[in-house]
Amino acid sequence: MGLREPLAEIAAQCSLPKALEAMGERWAFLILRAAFNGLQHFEEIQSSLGIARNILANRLGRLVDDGILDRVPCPLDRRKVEYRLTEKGIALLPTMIALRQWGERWETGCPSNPVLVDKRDGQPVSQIRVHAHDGRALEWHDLAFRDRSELGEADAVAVAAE
Amino acid sequence: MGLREPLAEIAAQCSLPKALEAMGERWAFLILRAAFNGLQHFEEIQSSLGIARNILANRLGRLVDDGILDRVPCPLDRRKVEYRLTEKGIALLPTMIALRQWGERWETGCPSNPVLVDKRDGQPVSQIRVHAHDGRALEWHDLAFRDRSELGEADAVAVAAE
DNA sequence: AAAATTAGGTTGCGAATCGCTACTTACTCA
DNA sequence: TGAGTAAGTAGCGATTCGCAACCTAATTTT
Repeated sequence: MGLREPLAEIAAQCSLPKALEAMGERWAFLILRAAFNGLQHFEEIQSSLGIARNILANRLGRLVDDGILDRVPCPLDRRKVEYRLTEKGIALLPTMIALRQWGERWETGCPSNPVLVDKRDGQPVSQIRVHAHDGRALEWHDLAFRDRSELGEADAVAVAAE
Repeated sequence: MGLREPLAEIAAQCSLPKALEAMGERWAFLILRAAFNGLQHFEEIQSSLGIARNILANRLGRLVDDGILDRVPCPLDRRKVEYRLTEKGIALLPTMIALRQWGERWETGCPSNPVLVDKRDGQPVSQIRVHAHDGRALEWHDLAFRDRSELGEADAVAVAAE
């Protein structure tokens, strides 16, 4: 892991490799999923995932180093440590849900448990999609990659403000 | 890779592990990104990513096996092979964009090149988010995981129809 | 037609990573 | 004080990774 040289060049251009450096390792997304499901302690995560203890320790350490999880000693039982999602970690929710929905649609073929619902009305969330700035849903054929230098001034500002 | 035993149990419940089985390997997302950027041939991808040839061959083979890429002999130059995104592969776009946007926001701190824009007006796409069934944008504190058995009949139908 | 080139791999090998099990350290509870 | 639990760490074999060299088939050059 870690960016090897040719990759570093790409990373200078695109943020995807940088993101993958943090989340691209095996187990990272599953640990994140456990965290979103409310699991906070080493033993909870270990037994729920069946991951080897040394690997879990390694991954948790890295996720903490990357600022995705916080490691706070549990005040009630000082043997325990709580791993909590940071704001940065919580920001990965759309990515995780999108990947999960893709798995539902194309791999398992059915909605999986548990379902992510809107607390307000108990309805499942809708499919994660790409939207235009004005909210229209976009398909792949509506989209193009464009160099930032090709964007007009106003557009460049819009990007910066996003 | 491949689901190991304890993981298989989780996969029966949640689609995320299944999705990770296909896309969780190193390089998978970067190869996908290359494909979205229009690269179709082995040498193009290899030199753009700097990935070892044997690893690339292995990954391409797996992505083809998983139905994410199609491998079609190039009619113009029969030495070449074209790797094209399938519908299933294209369906990973929201996941990839979400991960990239996360990297922009939390890792590199700036918009990266090239930018994904709406062809219609040339505007960059908006941030990928979780939305309610009626289109409202939802934050993490608006959401809850719920067992499918807890959903009412009408809701269950809504999930199935999604 | 023979030689050189190019695309797309395959093979071998050393280094790093993974996963299993056992051990350690720190704290809690009876 | 002794048993038990939480969170790691250590050792070791099995995979996987990455680099470089080699291979084969199709094309281009001479």
